[in-house]
Amino acid sequence: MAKIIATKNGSKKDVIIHSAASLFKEKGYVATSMRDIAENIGVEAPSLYNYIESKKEILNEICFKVGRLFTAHLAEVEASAHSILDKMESIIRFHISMMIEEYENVYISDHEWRHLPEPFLTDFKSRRSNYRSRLATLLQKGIDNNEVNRINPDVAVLTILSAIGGIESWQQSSKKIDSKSLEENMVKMLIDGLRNNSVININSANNNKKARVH
Amino acid sequence: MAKIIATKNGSKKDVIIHSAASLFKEKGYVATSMRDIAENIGVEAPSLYNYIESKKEILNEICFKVGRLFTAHLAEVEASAHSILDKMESIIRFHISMMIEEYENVYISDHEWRHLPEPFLTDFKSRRSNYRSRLATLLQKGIDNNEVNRINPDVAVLTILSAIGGIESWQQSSKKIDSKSLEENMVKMLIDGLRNNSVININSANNNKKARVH
DNA sequence: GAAAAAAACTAATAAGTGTTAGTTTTGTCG
DNA sequence: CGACAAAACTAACACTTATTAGTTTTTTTC
Repeated sequence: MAKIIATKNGSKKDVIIHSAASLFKEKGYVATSMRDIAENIGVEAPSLYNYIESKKEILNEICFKVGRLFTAHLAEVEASAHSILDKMESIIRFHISMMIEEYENVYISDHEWRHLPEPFLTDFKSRRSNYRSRLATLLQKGIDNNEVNRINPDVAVLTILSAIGGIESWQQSSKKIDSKSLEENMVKMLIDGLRNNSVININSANNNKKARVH
Repeated sequence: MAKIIATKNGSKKDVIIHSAASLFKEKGYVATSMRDIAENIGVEAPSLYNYIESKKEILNEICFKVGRLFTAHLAEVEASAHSILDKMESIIRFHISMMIEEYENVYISDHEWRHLPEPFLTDFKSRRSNYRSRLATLLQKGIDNNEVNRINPDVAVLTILSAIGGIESWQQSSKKIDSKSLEENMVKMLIDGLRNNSVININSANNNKKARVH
């Protein structure tokens, strides 16, 4: 008779969710059975129901926990006094670090939210849409004050979020780059894709570090 | 007794695969049953087996068909005589147009390949890895001749492919931008993220269209 | 229209699903 | 040690899964 063992940083419920997350990430939500999760812990499937309501509840907890973290960070950034590009950089860095530190949960939230049960599915989609709109609004402000290149802000948001979301395929790659270097390269590429190089920008704090040879 | 009807552009097997693709895209491979696919056509599930071997065969056909298209295009580009940035732009445009015109298949290939049966899974992963390596090699050449910004080419490949892969979440978005404009904006942002702005580049064909105020 | 082939059907299989009920073991506290 | 609660277990449920076998219907061919 094995046991579910709570740790300092988590209740027994957390242990189950963490074990499930690892499998959801690897095989997908639908392809992971309650028996798989239980076996991964070293216990029989019905024992899990002493701590959780249902399989769907696990997915809920994962997706909404991730959502809350992103929303909280965005609110902070919105309230700050930095330039638009600095705000965007902060958001991009936060996304990348989340992808590295919490990558199982973020991956699941990104890829398995379809399987959320109603009414949580509708709620999740609306929150996600709201998050993206707020990012697009931020970019639009940057375009208006000539900090940001003239691109469609919705496309830019889509591009940035997707690019970062792809980091998951990195983890399992053979040639592993260290995460700091991954972050710096990605930030550089994405911010350079946003930055307006065509005019001298008198509105924004000039933190353009690139050397220019004229 | 309904029938599976072959069309001009496809055998009955193609009809099944197309119908399956639509469901795989919507609900995922595992969550889609043979009965779902059959019902979508208007037929009973066992009838499908007159044309296909198994459910897994459908996934195989989809993933490898997409893979062949990308590989073929890459080979063409590699053999051409354009600058590195032009080659990259061609590849990016091809990916975007594939995502728009064949988006169900591309999406499935991107998201459901995990469920390929062996030995196809191993084969698929190795082909994908090879494809990415060749893109990284291309970018490295661009860095060496100062066409491309000094970024880690593996990270750049990851960023570009992921960014484009995210177009799927576009299709179901409410504010739909037309696909030509989506393509132009995305190309602009990604190529600007690659282009080396820091030195005058005497090696590459100068097709940098941006106005510079010095 | 009869014979042959193609393509649909129904029925059934064995395996796997999330989950519940009821029971036994384990750990805790006096 | 004895009592009580917590947490594990086994057995079973109703359902769904991909797939096979065998049969009937439809289409094609002469």
